Amino acid sequence: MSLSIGQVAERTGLSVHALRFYEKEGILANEVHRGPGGRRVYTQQDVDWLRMCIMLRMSGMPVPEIRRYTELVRQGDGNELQRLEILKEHQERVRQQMAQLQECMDLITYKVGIYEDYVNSIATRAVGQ
Amino acid sequence: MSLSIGQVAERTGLSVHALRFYEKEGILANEVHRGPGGRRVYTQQDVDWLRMCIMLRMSGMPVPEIRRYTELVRQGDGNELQRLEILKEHQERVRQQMAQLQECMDLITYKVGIYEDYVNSIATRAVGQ
DNA sequence: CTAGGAACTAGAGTCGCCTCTAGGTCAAGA
DNA sequence: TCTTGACCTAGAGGCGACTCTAGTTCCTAG
Repeated sequence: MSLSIGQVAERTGLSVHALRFYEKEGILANEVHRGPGGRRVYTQQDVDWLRMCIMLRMSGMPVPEIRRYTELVRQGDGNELQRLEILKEHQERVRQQMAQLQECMDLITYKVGIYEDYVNSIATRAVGQ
Repeated sequence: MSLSIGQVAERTGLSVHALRFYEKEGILANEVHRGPGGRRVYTQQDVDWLRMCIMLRMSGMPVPEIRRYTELVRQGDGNELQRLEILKEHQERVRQQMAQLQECMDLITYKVGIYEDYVNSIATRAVGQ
């Protein structure tokens, strides 16, 4: 099954612009070939790959590092250890990010609690209690 | 106790540049007053406030929204409900962010597992087992 | 007195990641 | 035939959050 750039945009949530940008940045595991009129033809694998890249991006992996990873995949078998290393490094970064976010969340939750108590106490007083 | 901009930079981890930038952006709860030669003089409260702002930033609150919040605090009593709303909205965003990050983490962990198994199987085969 | 270092201002520059523009091709439907 | 709409390229533009520069002022130590 082959897909147009518009269809891929739809099912990945990326814009058509972003898809061309990603391609130019070397973030597609296999070269997108072209149909009549030079139009890009994508496959379901491309969509799957893109979905993974979106996950990596969402979790803060920079485009150049996604490119490095993509290049390893493109090279084929034999560099699995390098791929693993990239993934593990990233995993560690995500872990830290989550810890940090949890810390922020704790502070925010604490403050929300304080303000809720305060606002409630005001409301209670207002009805004469 | 009063602190110079350099000292505040040290204890918040922000750069001197960033501190001036934050001030210009209206992100300080009380106006920083100036010492001899027009130099900024900070207090411990400023540092505490900045630390909270850093938490908000780290968790993705945009500078303009921190400014809105700061303005409410500067206005003083009476707008606690609005402050609470800002915090709750942000809390929700952070929650979503964490969920998203967890999703990414799951995928990465899954891939790491696969590559680890594969790399191990290769290593095992290499020693003739 | 002079050199260093920290501070000051206003405003320009940078970085990452898209997003958009301009100007064009092509195929299908009214 | 004409228009619409999806696609194409190369390259410019935008945004958020800093970061850095240039040109000063001021204090302190040697």
